[in-house]
Amino acid sequence: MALDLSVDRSSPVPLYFQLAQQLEASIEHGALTPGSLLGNEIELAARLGLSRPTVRQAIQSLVDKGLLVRRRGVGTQVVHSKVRRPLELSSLFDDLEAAGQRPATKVLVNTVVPAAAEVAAALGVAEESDVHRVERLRLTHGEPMAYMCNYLPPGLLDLDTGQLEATGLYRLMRAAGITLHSARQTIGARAATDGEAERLGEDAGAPLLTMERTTFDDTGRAVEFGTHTYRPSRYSFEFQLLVRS
Amino acid sequence: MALDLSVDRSSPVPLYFQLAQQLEASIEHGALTPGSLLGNEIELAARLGLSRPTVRQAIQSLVDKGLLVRRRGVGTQVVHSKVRRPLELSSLFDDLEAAGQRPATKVLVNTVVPAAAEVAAALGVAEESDVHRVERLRLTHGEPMAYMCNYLPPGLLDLDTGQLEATGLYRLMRAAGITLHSARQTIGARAATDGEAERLGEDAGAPLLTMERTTFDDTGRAVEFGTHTYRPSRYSFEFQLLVRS
DNA sequence: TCAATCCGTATGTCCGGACAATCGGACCGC
DNA sequence: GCGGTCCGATTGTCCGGACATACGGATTGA
Repeated sequence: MALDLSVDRSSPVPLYFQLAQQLEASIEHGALTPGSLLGNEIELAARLGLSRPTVRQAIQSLVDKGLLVRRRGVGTQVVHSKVRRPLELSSLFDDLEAAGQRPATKVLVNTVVPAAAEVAAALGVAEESDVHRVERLRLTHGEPMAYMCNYLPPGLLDLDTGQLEATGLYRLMRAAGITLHSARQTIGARAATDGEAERLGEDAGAPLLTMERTTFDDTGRAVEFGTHTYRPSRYSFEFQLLVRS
Repeated sequence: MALDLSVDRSSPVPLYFQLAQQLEASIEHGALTPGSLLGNEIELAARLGLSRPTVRQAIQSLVDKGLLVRRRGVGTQVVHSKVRRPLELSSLFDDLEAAGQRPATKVLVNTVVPAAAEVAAALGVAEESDVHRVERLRLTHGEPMAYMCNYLPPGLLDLDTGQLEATGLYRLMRAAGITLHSARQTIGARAATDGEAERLGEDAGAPLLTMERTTFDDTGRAVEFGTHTYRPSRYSFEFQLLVRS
């Protein structure tokens, strides 16, 4: 198959990462077809002038992403699955933009309020202490799609309404130097209350998809707590799970 | 801190895995408190009589699980997050059993049918070709909680109704030597039809939580396709996401 | 013909070392 | 007091090698 692989040792990009990117690209545009063997690690290392641990590190990163499967005594092969989008901690805004939807955001509320018990517990702050509260309506094609209510601990970020309408909350946090680490999510469903129905353009009692999420940064601090409601006719959660071995 | 760590070189369990398990246990029952440093890798390796790569491999596996965070120039520390359950490809049955719910299963249908277009596409088989169809009702505390309809490609597994009522589908597949690899899931909501309401003990038009999933084994073959509906008052999806770096 | 065994091959694990990049605090000069 | 610089500490990357282990096919035997 003679894959066109090469590494640039003068680049600051780690060698294993360069190799991983090239392999991923080869898989993506079909140079490496599903099921095909990757060639053994020793020979691959020799061909590229790399050591075997470096090659293994590159391959391992793709195995972790679910693109490759290793079999002892057999080799490493490309996974067949058609859909290979991994599950990431992403924002609704990014999801929609990636789908080419060009989402619009309307900020309904952007203020500071005393933390209710549930919010205080989620964010790990004292009850009744000040927290930011942001309520937003997300629209696609001029129609409401989601109502989002988020709480942020004070002093983390200054929330500009203009910026909130132009981009997503996660992107603002990342831009402020916050390293997102993990999030705990609960997805459920319930009937719309009158107020929710009004906001989303549904009938009262209509089914709504609900999501509650607490996001943590790399130090373990909670940086965001939010309760969202979605119109199930216009949005559903879609993701891929991997088995951890 | 003087953690009580040790490895058994005569064990067939890999050294890095032994170390990872001990560290995870120490975190779990509080010997390693959130935020505490883990001590540098070199010294840790020396203390255990291991090489640094081995220690790094153990630490890395816990970083991948979201338990630890590494900081160059600083050290490795335990993440603060309270909830550390990772997102796994798990079955409803396992989830419930882990929560101590002792779920009951009632098999409504267990037969072979010609594949409809949607099923054929999901499983990668020809339309109208034979596939297994299993319909089950999952109950907790005597009350219906979920209605599940699953399709399996032929010849993969012989589905015994008795076994299906005693355990979960995933567990049967694993027992049959199938290595589960990944799954693509869609979670949404909609109003219950008359038939669904009847089955689940809800009113017609009541909100239902829906899940559609295709599961793949490690060769990339689809091994299961299912559409499930849940009573939102009795079940919601809960999981933790990690940022891939 | 079929089953058990052998063997080549590829990944899995582990070692010991080297240098680079980055973080944080200490030190120093202004 | 304040800011910049230096430096120790720690992880990040990379090397080259060694042996163990498991898979699959070929060979061998019944």
